[in-house]
Amino acid sequence: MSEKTSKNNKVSLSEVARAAGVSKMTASRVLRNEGGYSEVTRAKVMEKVDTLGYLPNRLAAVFAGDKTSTFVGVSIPDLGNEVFTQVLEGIDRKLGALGHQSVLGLTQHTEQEEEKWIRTVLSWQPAGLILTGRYHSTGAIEMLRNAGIPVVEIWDLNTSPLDMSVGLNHFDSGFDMGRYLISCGYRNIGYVGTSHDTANAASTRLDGFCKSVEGGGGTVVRQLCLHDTATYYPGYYGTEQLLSSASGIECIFFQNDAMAFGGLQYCEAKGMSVPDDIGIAGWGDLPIASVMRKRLTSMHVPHLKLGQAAAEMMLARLSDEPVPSCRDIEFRLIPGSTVSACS
Amino acid sequence: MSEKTSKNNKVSLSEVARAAGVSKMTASRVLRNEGGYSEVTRAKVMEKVDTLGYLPNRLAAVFAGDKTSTFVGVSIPDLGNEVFTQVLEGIDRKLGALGHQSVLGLTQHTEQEEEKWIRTVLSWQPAGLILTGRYHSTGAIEMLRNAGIPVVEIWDLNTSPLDMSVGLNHFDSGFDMGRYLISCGYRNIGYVGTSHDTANAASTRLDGFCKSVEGGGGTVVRQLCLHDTATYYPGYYGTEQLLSSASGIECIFFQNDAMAFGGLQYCEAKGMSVPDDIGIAGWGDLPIASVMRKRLTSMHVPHLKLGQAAAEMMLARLSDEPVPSCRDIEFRLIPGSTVSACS
DNA sequence: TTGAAAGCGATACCAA
DNA sequence: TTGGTATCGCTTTCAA
Repeated sequence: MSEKTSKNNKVSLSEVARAAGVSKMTASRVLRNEGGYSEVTRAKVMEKVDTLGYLPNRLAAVFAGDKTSTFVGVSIPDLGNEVFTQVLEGIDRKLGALGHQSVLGLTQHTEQEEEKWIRTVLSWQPAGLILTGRYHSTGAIEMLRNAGIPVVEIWDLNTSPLDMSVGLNHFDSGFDMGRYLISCGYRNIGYVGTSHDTANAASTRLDGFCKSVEGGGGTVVRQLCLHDTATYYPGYYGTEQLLSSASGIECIFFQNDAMAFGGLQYCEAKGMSVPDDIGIAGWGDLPIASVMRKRLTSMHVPHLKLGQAAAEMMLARLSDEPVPSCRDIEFRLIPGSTVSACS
Repeated sequence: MSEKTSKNNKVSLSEVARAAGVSKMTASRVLRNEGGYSEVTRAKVMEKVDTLGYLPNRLAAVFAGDKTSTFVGVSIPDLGNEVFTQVLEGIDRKLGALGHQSVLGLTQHTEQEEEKWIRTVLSWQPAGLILTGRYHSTGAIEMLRNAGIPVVEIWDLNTSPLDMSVGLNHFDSGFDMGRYLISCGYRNIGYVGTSHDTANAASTRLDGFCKSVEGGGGTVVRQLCLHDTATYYPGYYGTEQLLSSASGIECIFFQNDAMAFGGLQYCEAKGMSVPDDIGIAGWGDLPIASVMRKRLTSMHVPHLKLGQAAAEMMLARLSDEPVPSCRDIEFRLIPGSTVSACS
């Protein structure tokens, strides 16, 4: 008459309770360390948990308790750009340390992908969402509003976020770089980056960059936006394209350090000397910069810290602690020696 | 008397059904495209879904149906090593394309972290798990056995996996590299990598490497295993340490291309010429190799493809298709020009 | 300190 | 083509 333990042959809380000779409520209390039971009871229950190899079903728990899960949806554009892997690492480490899990979403830089992912991930009743970028489809925004869960928008500084935001002022960081290159004496400048359907942080940087370059009497001769991932090789062939389609370029600003390194390699392969023949500036101060012979002119951004800050804001909100709605992350120009600094 | 819509003020299926004037079973059937309802009914239901902004609660669905979720737990050691970010990208893209989500776990190369993460993620009733590496704690193995869900172990080739496996023969890839360096005439060789508590693929490569070097009459003079992440800067300072603590090293084999690049930069910074003064070999054929002036001697590994294969095996198993328990991924030596190939 | 009963939001199963 | 009812595993609530 052995009544089936359960359909899916997983050990359930009632079985643990039955084996321990207590009610399932008591077992539940023990497992949640809720208090209000004797030490003897506790021991009995825990022993059976071990014996039976009981694993709680959090699905059922969240469901029953009508509270939030420990899932946090995290969307980033892609994993080929080291900038984002660092941010993600910061997020996941912090989240993990506090008992939460990241559900990953690679949005490929498109709002449609993001919206699709948001719809799916929301159906899992996540505790909150961390989204890269400030631009979302109207459908996505509506869902986020209705969901009533914390949302942290990261990367772009966003002073009027849906909910919370942590990021940096990309416009200013581009502006600063432009001003610096102008101060170095460059006037004819090129840009190599990648482009996507949606406006994004990189395009904001470029806007700021153009503003200061033009304001300083220079010209952004050509802006090359490749349909590719912002990494080494596109930096290489992008530089080739840029230089062959425009002449007189004295300096190139790249979307990030990986692309800048690719560009640097191209220039040197073609016998150009950096910075004597051409200046190179990157962005992000990525790990590769730490081993380059010439210190790459770049913009330091604490990616890991940014990710951690996002996770912290999320967790603080989930614990009902007061959280500022917007946090500004500092960046810092690194002069480097891949541009000729004529002070 | 407006009775509360529901505790958490989310729209539920019953409300949609009530609004549409049908039973919740009918509404459920419509939403799942199950068939067996009139077009009129369908239209009524769908209209209310839109009006009310209904989002299904997959938690409840999985729970009720006693079937598996669309979550797949994916554990990788860290995000600082590009090798793993590429694999992860392959996994998540493929998983996402087929309606599944990755729940990320960064195990920091320790079995304890992995076990802790497995325990947590299992409590969410995932459809399956993808784990990096073949070594797991006994506690983890027991949980995996009991869970009764598909598990794909990736990265190491594992002919007797817990369930399924896809990876490459790291021993052989190290062996091949050793044999090649011997064939180039090198005899006193060094190694720079990172080490962790657990045995792992990198150490297996090193074993294979030593075997062929020693078998070929050479010596692995010194093996440096840093407690750090396998990326650029550790390659740089690791090389410094290696060269200052051992003399007569003619060639260095690195754990991966990022470390090799760091090492190369160190050597050139110190005025050594590569490969004339010292040979450099990497592993993995990472993106940076595509822009280096000198083609880096390395081992090509299709990381993205490996990740995709893992996701495919998982999804095939979940659809009850036949799946081989083990899949071997090819690698290929890239001679390059950072070692002096004296044929 | 403990337990019994009612639900959470969906699906399965059977009946109409 | 539709709907009623039991149920999934757990927590909440209330009573003992």
